[in-house]
Amino acid sequence: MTIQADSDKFEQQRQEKREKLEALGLDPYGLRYDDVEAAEAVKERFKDEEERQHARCAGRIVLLRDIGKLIFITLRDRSGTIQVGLSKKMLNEQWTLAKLLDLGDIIGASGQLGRTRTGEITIWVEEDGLAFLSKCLAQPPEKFHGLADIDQRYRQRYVDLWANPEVMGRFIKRSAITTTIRQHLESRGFLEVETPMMQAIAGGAAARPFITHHNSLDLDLYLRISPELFLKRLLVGGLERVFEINRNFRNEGLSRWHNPEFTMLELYQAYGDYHDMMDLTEELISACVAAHCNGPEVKFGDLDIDLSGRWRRAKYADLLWEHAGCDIGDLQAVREKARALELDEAGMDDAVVVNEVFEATVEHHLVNPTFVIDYPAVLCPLTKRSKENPNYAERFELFIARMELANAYTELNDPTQQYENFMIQLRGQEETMATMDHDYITALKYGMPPAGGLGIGIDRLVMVLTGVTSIRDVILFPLLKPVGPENA
RNA sequence: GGGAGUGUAGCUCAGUCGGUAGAGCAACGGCCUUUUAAGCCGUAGGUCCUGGGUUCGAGUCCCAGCACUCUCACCA
Repeated sequence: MTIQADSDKFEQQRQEKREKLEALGLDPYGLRYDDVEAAEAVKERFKDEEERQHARCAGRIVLLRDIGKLIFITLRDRSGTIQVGLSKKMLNEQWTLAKLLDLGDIIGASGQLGRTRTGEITIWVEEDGLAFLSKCLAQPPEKFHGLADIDQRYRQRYVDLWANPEVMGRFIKRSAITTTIRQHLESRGFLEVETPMMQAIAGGAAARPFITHHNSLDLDLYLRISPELFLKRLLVGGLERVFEINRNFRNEGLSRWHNPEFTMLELYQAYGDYHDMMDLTEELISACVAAHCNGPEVKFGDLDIDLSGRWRRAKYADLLWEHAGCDIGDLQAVREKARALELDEAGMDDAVVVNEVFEATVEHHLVNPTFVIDYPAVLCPLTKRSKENPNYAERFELFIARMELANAYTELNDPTQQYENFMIQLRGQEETMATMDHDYITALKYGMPPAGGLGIGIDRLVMVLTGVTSIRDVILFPLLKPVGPENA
């Protein structure tokens, strides 16, 4: 279902209006329109200053009230709305045009500012002050409820954005959040880089990749599941502090928390470790909260989340003890707990059972920001092991609102150890198309500085900071199945 | 992939026990110079998601399919 079909009668009617405009010598798809001021900025500047002022705005007609020889329009641009008043007496010849306006048309309006009886700030369009910028041929959605059908909102985001102002606001905020992150990182000497999205070896994570094909090389390539191994090559090259904010692609199921393509911030800091990454994570997210949220308390569905202060840092093993009641070293007890949770533990490796129990018992308690630190080393093939206890890896995951939001390590820079870990990881992972990345090992042989590395899921961060519980509401065009012509 | 739910006018939604398809907004025609989801009078608008089946008769009941939502599974 789309809003309008070619044969649509509404479109016919609007086409006729378009032809009337053309008959009057007007281009219904107008030219450049200079010196446009944001609607909200106009209202702001007129708020205190009541003297005669001129204004010039452009935007889409979202409400239209025709009361005879006077027309009131609510004009929306990306800043908000402003009322435009058109009067027959003031417009003279252009009054004919005013009467041809439809909901959804994009117009320019210039004239003196004034207030109506009820105090609404209004641009009273002067003679020749009305410009047709684009005729809307499709029927706009209902003015009060907007576009509510979720499927249609995602498929026709171009309508959703102006029909539902909070949607536009959310995506503007998303952009502002990544800007804040970039500024923060650049001020700390990080360099933004871009690494391959198409990779011959899909490494840096355990996930099934998408496959694509290069024709003239006759070469199968993978869409990256992670930029990690390339970014760390840059540490070998000496760039020392690098970050990338871009898409990863994972060929997995869809859910409220998963879109097949999603945006990650990944960064690497030479001579640091995972403690630095914890501090940096806290700083980055706190900076976003300070800049883009109304206070550190945010609502997320039914959850109230407090993002203030220093966040809890809790060891993986301690959390397991706290919520599952078993000692991570007591595999008997862990397997018993797994059976009690009705997990099918019989065929699983010990470490997998531990992690399953952890996920089943601990994660849903992690509502306020919590750094889960010191993961079992076997779960972390790219992470340096803890000096005090080599069974654990210097890794943390940050949970907020029960979601995994960030993942960071002290990076493993020993090529011999890395090679062994890859070999272990490759066993029994045919499905993920995992292949040994020999060049990465070679890179490590040249020497990679000790480093901290961090990944933050930008989509999920935006979810938390905007309070929406579906990842599709923070992605402009989430993946949907195409609608066949028989369903159109 | 499993389970549950939703799909009716351009949009938002009603539709009783199986008996002629409804409202508001939008549209079209008319009135109206300070409206605020403007108002008043009138008109028009339907592949009831698709395809089968049951029935004298299906928007409604049954079967299959499609899309979306929730949920489970998958998922560093």
